Amino acid sequence: MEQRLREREIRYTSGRRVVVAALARAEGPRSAAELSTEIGAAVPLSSLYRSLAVLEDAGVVVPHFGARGLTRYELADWITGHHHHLICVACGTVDDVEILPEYEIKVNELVDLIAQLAGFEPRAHDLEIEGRCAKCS
Amino acid sequence: MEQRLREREIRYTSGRRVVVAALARAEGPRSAAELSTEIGAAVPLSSLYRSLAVLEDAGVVVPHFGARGLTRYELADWITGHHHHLICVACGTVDDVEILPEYEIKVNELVDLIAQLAGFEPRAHDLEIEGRCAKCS
DNA sequence: GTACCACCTGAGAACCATTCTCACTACAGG
DNA sequence: CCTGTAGTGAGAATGGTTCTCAGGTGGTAC
Repeated sequence: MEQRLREREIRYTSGRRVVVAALARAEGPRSAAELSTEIGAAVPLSSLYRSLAVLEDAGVVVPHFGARGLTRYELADWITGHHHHLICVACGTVDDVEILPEYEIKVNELVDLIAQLAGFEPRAHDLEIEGRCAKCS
Repeated sequence: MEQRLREREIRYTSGRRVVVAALARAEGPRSAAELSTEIGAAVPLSSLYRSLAVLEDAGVVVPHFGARGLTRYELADWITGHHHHLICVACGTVDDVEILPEYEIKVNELVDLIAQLAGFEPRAHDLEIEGRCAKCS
């Protein structure tokens, strides 16, 4: 990751390290507000947003739009491994799920088929499952 | 749909009809701003938002969070048929795709499997494919 | 080691999609 | 018709996010 940033002449400063570390600790996408709470005053909100934007440009973090007017971020697939999302309609939590490679292969086949039929050139996909998490059911 | 609203003692007023009609005409999810442009001054923004909220409660429209701070709405699956989304990274358009029933069955199987492994009770799912649409590639 | 310069940071203001408030209007039942 | 409840419109308020601008900092060249 440091290498990736260096290639793009983006400094991996302490503030950015803190943000990446917080995301690495998380079990799913986190909003700027959640990150800010976790990190504390070390990184002010405006810098936090800027760091997220820079890291997004660099392809290190990926935005996830799962709730009204709230953007959550998580580390990109190439860092954490490809995964999908479970969204709880009761508590709003978004959790990552990794799925067995054989299932992932099937998902990929479907994605390619669907895209091909629509003349669409697929680049990424995300399967979102909405329902009730173990805690809320 | 009228019946569904009547059951819930929600009036299907002319303003709401206009909103539903605009969504029915659209080929994919539309934001409040886009709808407002299309509809014109007949329905002021505040009413438009309220109508969308009411219709969402009634399960007639479904919100779709696909861009930074922007909520797009579309008619619910039970009206338009179940479908997935193609999101163009170049122009930002979100288009609906219906997929062959046999594929949909596979998607459902995968969703059930994934959810089961995570102790999650699935209610709905959405497969989002990101890439370049035919126009932008 | 120090001077430079582009990049980065912090605080607050600005922005903009969305929601709220409140006075007003329009149906539906009696 | 009268009344009550639901719906509407305009504008203010909200809140997540982005912008601005005045410093700070790290990396490079000398």
